[in-house]
This record gives sequence, C-alpha cells and structure tokens, in this order.
Amino acid sequence: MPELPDVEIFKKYFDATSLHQNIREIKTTGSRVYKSSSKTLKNSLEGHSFDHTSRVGKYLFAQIKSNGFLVLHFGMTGEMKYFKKEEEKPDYIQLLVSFTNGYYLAYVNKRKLGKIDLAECIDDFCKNNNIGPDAGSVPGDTFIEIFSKSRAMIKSSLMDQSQISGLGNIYTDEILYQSQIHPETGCGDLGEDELNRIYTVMHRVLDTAIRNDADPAKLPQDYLLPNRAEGNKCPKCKGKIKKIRVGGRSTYYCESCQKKH
DNA sequence: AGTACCACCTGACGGC
DNA sequence: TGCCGTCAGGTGGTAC
Repeated sequence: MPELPDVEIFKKYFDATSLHQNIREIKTTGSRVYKSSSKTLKNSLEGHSFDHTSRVGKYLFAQIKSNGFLVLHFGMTGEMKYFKKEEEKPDYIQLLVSFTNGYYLAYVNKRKLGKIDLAECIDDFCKNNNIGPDAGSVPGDTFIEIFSKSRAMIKSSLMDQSQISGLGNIYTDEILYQSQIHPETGCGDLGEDELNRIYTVMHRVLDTAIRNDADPAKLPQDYLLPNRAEGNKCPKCKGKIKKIRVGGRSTYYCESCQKKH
C-alpha cells in the first residue's frame, strides 16, 4: 500500500497515539525487516519516549527523546496499529512497542518487504540510503533539473526514489494521467512546460490524496485511481483505459488522453 | 554512471 | 473443493 500519502497518514496516526509516552518494552521477531539488531533496538527504545515524527518520501522517522530516530519503511504491505486489548492485536506484527499506559503500537507487515532501522540523523540516513528530496516539498526548479537530466522513461524516473522520493506505482499513474503524458515517454522528450505541468499536478494529487486519508475510494471520480482497471472508460474523455508494463510494473493509462510523443 | 530486471515474501483471486 | 499460476500501491542487488 504505502506511498507518500499513506505514510503521511501513518505519521498523523503515530502523532495522535504514540508521542510522549514512556516505552516499557520492545518485542521483535526474527524477521528480515530489521536493519538494526534486536538488542540495539531494545537499548535505544526501552525507557525512552517518542518526541515527534518526520517523514521523507516513504520513510517515517520517529525521534526518540535524546536518542536518535526509529526509522520505519512499510514496503508493500506495512501499516501501524495502536491498541490495548489482546483481541485487537493484529497478525503479522514485526515490532511491538508497549507503553507504560497499557497500550501497544504495532508495526505490522505481512510480506516483510519493509524496513526497521535506527538513525542518528535524518539527512545522513537519506544520503546513505540514496533517498532523494521529498516529492511533496521539492522545489520546482530542482524538479525540472532532475528530470531534464534523466534518460529513463518518465514513469520509471518518477518512481526512482533516488531522484525524488515518495511516489509509487499508483500515484505515478495518477499524476501522468492528469498531466496527459504517456508513461513511456522518455524524460528527454519532455519540454520544460510539460515538466512544469507534471510538477503542478503532482502537488495537487498528493494534497488531495492526503486530505482524503490516502483512500483511493474517496478520491474524486474523475481521477484515474477509482477507474484503474483495463477496459474501463476514461472519466474525462470516455476513451479506453489500457494496461501495459513499464519498468516491470503494471501501468494504466488512457489511450486517447495520453498520447505518445 | 545510469538503467533495467529479477529476487525477496506472503496471500488473494481466477481458471481449470 | 483444490491446485496452480499470476498478481499485488516496494526496493536492493546485480547484470548490461
């Protein structure tokens, strides 16, 4: 699930539930999601509390009071759940934080494609992990510079987290749909006006998604997402929605709104 | 150096 | 019903 808007919703959820509470205990599983050892996680977290959170792209950073950051990445199937009663406990928990108030915060990840790590500094973490500027806050001129240099297809390039971070498969499709640009267009074939259009649309789509709790079902009906299935009608022009593969990912677009160059 | 592709996990769904 | 192949909103390593 999680792309930038989803992680932003997780951040709000984290802020509303888990800040400023004493951490009693950390429980880990032997899963591959850990980049830091179980012992290090316990030492860094137990007896401390979370102060505030930050997000860069699809990464959530929870600041541990005077002790660096807990870093969460959600992969395809990650989420968080705050709960108290045993019967509310979700399956597939990879990290369980118990607070002294009797509540728990669970990092849940069915497919285990996510990541749990610790970091001293957000900037260094991003540098070391090749995470580009956040798609929601990258300045326009930086955006233009990055994508006019790329020689990949625009869809692959938008999804490349080292260029800008936060966009995944479905929001990239949405952005290109609303920008009326074919996903296989080479970045080099895009003019500055088209890159500007993508930039503007990107902000509008991300803001709209966040305002709607990152729930595709709540998006406006003229968005691609509620209509994202092969053979459906384009909500704008009644053309046909087509499915292709771009960079190994399923890609949906309108064959009449999004013409190739 | 920059791009492309597959492996990594697990579950859901559709076809036979 | 049951088995099998395919697909899923991500990314790291590796091969061009």
